Amino acid sequence: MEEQLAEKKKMVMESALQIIHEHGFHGCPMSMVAKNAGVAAGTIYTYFQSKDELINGLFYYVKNTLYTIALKADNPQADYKERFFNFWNAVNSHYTERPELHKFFEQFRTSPYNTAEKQTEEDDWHDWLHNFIQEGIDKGCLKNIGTDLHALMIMGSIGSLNMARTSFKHKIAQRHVDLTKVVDMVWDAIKK
Amino acid sequence: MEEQLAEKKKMVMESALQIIHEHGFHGCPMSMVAKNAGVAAGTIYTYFQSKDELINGLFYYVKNTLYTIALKADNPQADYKERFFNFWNAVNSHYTERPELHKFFEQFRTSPYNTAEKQTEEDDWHDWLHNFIQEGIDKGCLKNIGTDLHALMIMGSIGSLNMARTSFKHKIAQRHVDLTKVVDMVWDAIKK
DNA sequence: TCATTATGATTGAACGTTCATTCAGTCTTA
DNA sequence: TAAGACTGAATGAACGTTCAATCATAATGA
Repeated sequence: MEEQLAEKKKMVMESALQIIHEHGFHGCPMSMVAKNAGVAAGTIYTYFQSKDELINGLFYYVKNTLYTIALKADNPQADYKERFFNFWNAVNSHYTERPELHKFFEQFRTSPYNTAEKQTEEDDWHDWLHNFIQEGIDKGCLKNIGTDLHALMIMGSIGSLNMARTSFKHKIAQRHVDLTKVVDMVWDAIKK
Repeated sequence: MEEQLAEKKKMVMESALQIIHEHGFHGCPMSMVAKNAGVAAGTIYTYFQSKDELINGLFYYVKNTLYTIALKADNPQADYKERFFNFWNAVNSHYTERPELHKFFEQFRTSPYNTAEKQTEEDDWHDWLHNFIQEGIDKGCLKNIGTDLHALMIMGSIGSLNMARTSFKHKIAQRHVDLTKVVDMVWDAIKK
């Protein structure tokens, strides 16, 4: 029973992510989320107290997929540079395969949902990423400038790239831009 | 007379930018834009056919400020690396001084307003930036990988940084993150 | 110089639509 | 049979947009 509940909750969230991906934050009425998830409008309120709570739930949901992906991709025994490339490619592929997660994240970041408290909240994903970067600094592989700037560059580059990949689809196809070069550029930016 | 019209149009746009900055794309009703600009709701429709047109107008308005800034900051006689640092710092300062411009741009980029046609439109700002980068490639200062990836890294880094500056205000203050290092990192990423 | 008129900008209440949310009734499951 | 999940029409608030009425300014004529 409990699993079925979780299942339906997940369907509502995936439905919302899909609609936000297609129509943006604006064009995502609860009625459409419900229809797309195959439930009645009222049912959503069994799982989420309000639309705000749904949106915030999505934020944690997406962050958690990042954490899962990163954990799975990383082999702590490997060479650090290799680990970095693995990590970057894993997150990048994740966003490429599921652009709706990335689109949501971008929109959430720039929206008023993203309050000051939310930004300073530490969670599994945040902790993992900063520990990973700190390890690179400690091993002498990364510039010794604190983890925040590195995190900024790394996640920013993945974000920009995927933004470009979806937004500038035509343009990139036209000009044969080699997007695989981006990870090399980021490495040049952060390496010692 | 015509100047007065232009003046009022500008006030409406600045009012909208301010409200979008404070309350996001969502929390920006025309009634509030009007009140904030000191005009009646109906008056906005003398200058813009619809809210959509206002939002799109803001996009061109903001892009134009970037072009103006870049033109002013650049001295084509100077050393290329110096030119790049000047450019980067000028745009970065512009965003820092007028965070509402940056916030709007970010939200616009991720919104459905940002259609495929809009992205491939070439304009003064786009042309200037890509010519500037091409010059760096031709002079052997930048990696020879096409202008798009460079543009991505450069604008992405400025975007991420300003995002961080406003969003993570507390965090950055707490941890004494040295944001001036970001431009060095970008240079490492794009230089030959 | 001063009334008169014409032009068009400005106003803001009113309209119609959309949307989040509710809840009385129905269905499912244990 | 009881508990609680589910439904979807109804509700009310918020919002974009309209338009009849008002106001400001410039042009005209005496």
